[in-house]
Amino acid sequence: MSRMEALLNLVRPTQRELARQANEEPKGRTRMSGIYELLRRDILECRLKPGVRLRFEELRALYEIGLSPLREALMKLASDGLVVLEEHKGFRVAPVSRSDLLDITFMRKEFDAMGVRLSIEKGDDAWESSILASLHELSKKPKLGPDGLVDAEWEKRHRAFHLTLVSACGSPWMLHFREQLYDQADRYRRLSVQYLREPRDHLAEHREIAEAALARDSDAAVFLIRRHLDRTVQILLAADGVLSAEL
Amino acid sequence: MSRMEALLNLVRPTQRELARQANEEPKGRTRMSGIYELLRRDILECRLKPGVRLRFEELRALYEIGLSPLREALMKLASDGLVVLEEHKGFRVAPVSRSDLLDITFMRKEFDAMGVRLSIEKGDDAWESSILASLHELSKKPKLGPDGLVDAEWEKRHRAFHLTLVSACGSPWMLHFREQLYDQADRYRRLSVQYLREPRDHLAEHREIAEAALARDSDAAVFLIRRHLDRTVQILLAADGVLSAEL
DNA sequence: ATATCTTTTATTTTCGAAAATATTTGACAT
DNA sequence: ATGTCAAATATTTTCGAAAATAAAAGATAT
Repeated sequence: MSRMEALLNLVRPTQRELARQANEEPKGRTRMSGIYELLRRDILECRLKPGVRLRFEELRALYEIGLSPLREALMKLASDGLVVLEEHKGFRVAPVSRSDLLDITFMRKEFDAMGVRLSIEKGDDAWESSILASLHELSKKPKLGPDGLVDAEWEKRHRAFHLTLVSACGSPWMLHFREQLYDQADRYRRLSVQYLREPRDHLAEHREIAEAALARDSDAAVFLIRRHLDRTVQILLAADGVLSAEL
Repeated sequence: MSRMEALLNLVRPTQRELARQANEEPKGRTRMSGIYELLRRDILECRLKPGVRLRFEELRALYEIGLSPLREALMKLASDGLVVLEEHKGFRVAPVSRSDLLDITFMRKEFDAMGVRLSIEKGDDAWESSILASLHELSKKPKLGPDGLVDAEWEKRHRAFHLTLVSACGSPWMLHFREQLYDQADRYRRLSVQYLREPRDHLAEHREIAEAALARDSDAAVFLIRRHLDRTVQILLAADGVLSAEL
């Protein structure tokens, strides 16, 4: 095979790939990864409520899937800390607690602070422009949809913006841990503030953070990010009776 | 040598024999968690070498276990970052690289520094005494066994000592992430320094760290811990051709 | 010879039944 | 009523076979 043909083969999808794209399969390729994504979403969005027991017969009927991929997906979710497994007793959706939320927030602040510091130190022009780009996309989407719920697309862009801020840190492990905690925090957020109207100017906060990062002002960026996360957790604690009541 | 024997260059006792050896097997232990521990150990101790393909037929014969618990255990190990899964192509032992080792070390320093700072701030008398206790136990065991290999019991006590230092930090998530990285680092350690004679006074280093922690001198403790971890990684990089060669 | 298309083989993934374990129910005695 | 033990039920866990997919080998045509 000539070099040019080899290149073309890389660029041009094979017939099989085209066929696969045509067929509907937007989820994972195996049943296991498909059900994993589905369960993860349902847990993060609190359709599966904290503490709820996950019986195999129910899940099997609900998601129309066999036992093997189901167990494997739940195992992975257990490693993510989204479900808990008690041996011979089965899986449950991970419980929530005020102390857990505080711990998650504490670690998120540490990760995001460390991440943005390193990114400011190491980030190049591409990093700077990606901040501008993700801030722009975020600003173009209103937070609340027509139904008063937080817009799904906004959440996606919000996640992307905060990831961009730390994306030049150079530590894959940090980004991995950070993402795990972002998921955890997401669940708490959706647990209590589905309909809550916050007296808060998100866009201004995000713009401030982006400006500090672009100005390479580490201390300011860290301060603003920490305050951003603190405000969120304060609102959650104030809004949710269960979380604020617990000692 | 058969393919199966090649996978592990050690004859390993069967599941049944292991159960007999361990006088007390915790009741209600599943086959999945048993095989998980076994695989984890074999990976951490590099009997299953980095990058090796893990075929189900081989594993099934080697560990005398069915497919379901095996897949679940591998799934969990994948979440731990000890194996990688390529869908429809199977599992492999996670590869190693110089950059990964450096990232792991970087994050471990951050975690241990943060952890000991918090522990010094929050730790009570029980924490102080547990430091003394674990240091004492560590000092009573020589690092190298009669065969010149690092003693397994020493490794256990070494792990326990470093855990104790950060155990009063009050953040379960931090301890969780930290442990994951300790495992990862363990694998790199065993990859290259099985027989290496280090010109290094471990006991003195550990005593220094303990003293700084007990004196509630955060800066000193953090400095000593970082130096401790830096020294280890330097030795690993110097010892292992593969790791030091890679760009 | 090279590329493309089948056929064959190797391996992973999934399913449903069987085994193992926990939980509930019911009988019996105090 | 209450506690204990055995049987019955519910649920999880494990197994091996079947289906699905990828990789390798063979065949055909340009």
